Amino acid sequence: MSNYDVKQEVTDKYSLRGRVFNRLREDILSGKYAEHEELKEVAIGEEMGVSRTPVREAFRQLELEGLIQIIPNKGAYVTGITEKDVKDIYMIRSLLEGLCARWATEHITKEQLEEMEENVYLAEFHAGKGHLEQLAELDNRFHDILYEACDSKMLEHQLKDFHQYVLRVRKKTLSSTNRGPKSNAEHRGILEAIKSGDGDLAEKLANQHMINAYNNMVRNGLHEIYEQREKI
Amino acid sequence: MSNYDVKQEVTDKYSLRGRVFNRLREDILSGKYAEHEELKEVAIGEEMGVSRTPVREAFRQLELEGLIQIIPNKGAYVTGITEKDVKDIYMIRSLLEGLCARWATEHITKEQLEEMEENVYLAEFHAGKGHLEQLAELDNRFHDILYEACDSKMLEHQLKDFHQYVLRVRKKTLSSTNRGPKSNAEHRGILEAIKSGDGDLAEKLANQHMINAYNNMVRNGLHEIYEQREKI
DNA sequence: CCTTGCCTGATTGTATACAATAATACAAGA
DNA sequence: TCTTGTATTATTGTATACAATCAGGCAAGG
Repeated sequence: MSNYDVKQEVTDKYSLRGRVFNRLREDILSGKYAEHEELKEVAIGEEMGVSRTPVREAFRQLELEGLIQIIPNKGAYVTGITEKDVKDIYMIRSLLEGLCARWATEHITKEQLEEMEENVYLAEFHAGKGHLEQLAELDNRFHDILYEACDSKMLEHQLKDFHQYVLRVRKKTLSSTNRGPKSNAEHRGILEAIKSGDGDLAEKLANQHMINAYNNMVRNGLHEIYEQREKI
Repeated sequence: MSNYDVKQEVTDKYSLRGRVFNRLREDILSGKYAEHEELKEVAIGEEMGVSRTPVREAFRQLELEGLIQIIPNKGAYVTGITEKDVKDIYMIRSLLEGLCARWATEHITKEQLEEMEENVYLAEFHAGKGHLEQLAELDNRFHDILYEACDSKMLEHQLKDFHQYVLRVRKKTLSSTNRGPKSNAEHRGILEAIKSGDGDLAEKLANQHMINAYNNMVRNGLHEIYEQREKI
């Protein structure tokens, strides 16, 4: 995993709440819990070997992420995400990544630009060698650099949230198809647009980059992953 | 207040956690706590007359909203929002409201359309009478209808979050200037575009509507609200 | 047979007790 | 004087106990 948001990761690793939160999110997104299924605090706690307190805190976060719905004095119910939700997220991300690329064009630092160039260069190398694991890693990092370069705390926060959200799905598709190299070429395009100071172009390319990623994902089995839950 | 997200509101009203969460958010956004100020669980708890448990749960939510940063085993620190953050939010919202209007054009139901028409009609009446309170109310509701009409759980969730986020600032400006009537005319424009099935136009108008709202806010004293904190 | 009221169990909401961790102060040694 | 180690204290992390609330069953009355 990349060094995305170190503090958050430390939390996740060392605190029970973080572990519960991550695992529940993973389980919900991966479909372990059916839609509308009730999550009981003690049951989850026992399953993970912790008390109710960290479970409750994790619930509150999951609610804010929209993954569960908490009805006061009643219970927590899984919301889950449908195939359409994933599509919507990608459409939203498309717009926001575009805006991000535009802002990055204006605010990127020399260091960030250098890291981005190195990233793309390295990715081209690994793409040639077929190192899918490293490619996925570099892809994540590319977007993180872009998020940081836009110099907007709010936008960065939003995009990182979405990125996390779709990470599992995307990782699967990135390493199971030949999207890697194509994605990479698009990264270079965005990089060049930013370097040349063409914000309009950068936005347009970033827009399209997301849409391409989504289309590729649909072609390569998103359907299989989600169709089951869709019918519940 | 509108009947925005009834369940959430019930939570906020009847649970200690909800009250703590709301009040802390209010206090942070209104500038009661300085940036980087540490929030201690017991202190907040005593101030509000509750124990640490609901405070902690509220903290976890605030962290996810980006209003505070929690460092494990150390403390919770206020992030706050700067004048630039507000601007960024409006730019992001501009894009997303545009997308929302486009989708609403495709998915709006007859009932929603009727409520929207009634809303705009009523707003024009109150605008003529100078009823600023009702105008603000109807403005909120107009956007909520739009969010629901886009038929996208994800987008609706995002936009409602942002809407909440800027509510205090906006309410202040809406009721203190003559933005109301202008805003209203723009609402009618969006409504007509949706009714005529012109998604492109609806998107464009919603985009511009947000930008106008922001510009008006800047002209009318956002600066005063935030400049103090900006310098800390 | 249906309805209404209460009672009981289950579950969440909150408070508090205890454990783990980090910050600080201070003293001992170089 | 500066550094380093340690002890103390404050604060968060977790578990658990208790209170409030809700759902469902069951019996009494119509």
